Amino acid sequence: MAGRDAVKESPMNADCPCRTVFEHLTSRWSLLVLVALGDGRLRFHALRDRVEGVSEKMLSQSLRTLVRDGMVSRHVEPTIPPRVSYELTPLGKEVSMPMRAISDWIGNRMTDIRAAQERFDAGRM
Amino acid sequence: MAGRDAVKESPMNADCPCRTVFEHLTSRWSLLVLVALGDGRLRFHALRDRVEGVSEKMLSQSLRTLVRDGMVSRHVEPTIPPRVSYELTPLGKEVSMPMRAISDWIGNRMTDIRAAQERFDAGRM
DNA sequence: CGGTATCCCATGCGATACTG
DNA sequence: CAGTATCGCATGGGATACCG
Repeated sequence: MAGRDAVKESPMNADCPCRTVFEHLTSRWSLLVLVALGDGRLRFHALRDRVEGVSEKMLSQSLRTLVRDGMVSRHVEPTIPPRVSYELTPLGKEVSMPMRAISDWIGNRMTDIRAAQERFDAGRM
Repeated sequence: MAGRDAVKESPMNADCPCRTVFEHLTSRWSLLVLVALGDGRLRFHALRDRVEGVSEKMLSQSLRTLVRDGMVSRHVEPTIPPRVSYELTPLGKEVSMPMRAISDWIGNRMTDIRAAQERFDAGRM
């Protein structure tokens, strides 16, 4: 039943809401943030230090999107100065696993990748 | 031994070559291309049709980077007109798996993500 | 068919300064 | 400490046209 719309929800489809979420999750810093949070709850500056090179602006922006998408929860202790920490939600924990797999995989395969690049560049010039 | 440089190779490090590769693999279209190629060898236009919304320019550019990094192999049949197809290398097959996991996961979890977004937007306005 | 070259604009993102 | 606001530019990337 249901006739058409047998097309599965997939980021492959340009106008599927999935595509938007996909772009959030794979945007420049989000993936690294999710991997970093895989080790547990972190405060803003600690997170910024782990994800080397991220500006506070982009970190803040990425976090807001991730919170909105339900991947990360935000905890504020109303002290002075305030302490704010971020943590993966159950949903976030699920995605962070394949993401960490990618991150680790690159680290482990860098030798092969380097070799491929050199082979390519040699043939090219 | 080896003193410092106990720091593992990781995309978390801003100046690690890993970071560059990480950015290649997670750039806007590359991840979708790798997932699309997970189903097997595809020709240029077939690939473009699967990855909805990608321009030929960006597809071509992404593919060149992926070939250089050793993730994809390029096959040319010197007929007229030429037939060019792309295929995952063993290396590419390895990364494409966690990538497909992410892609599929988003499709499966869209309901929960939608709900989170609505909760967030409700509290916000 | 499978690209590359050129043009050009949107926006991602960094730098800096300021706030509760 | 944990951000937001503003500015400004680099560059990602789309549109179009052309080539082997």
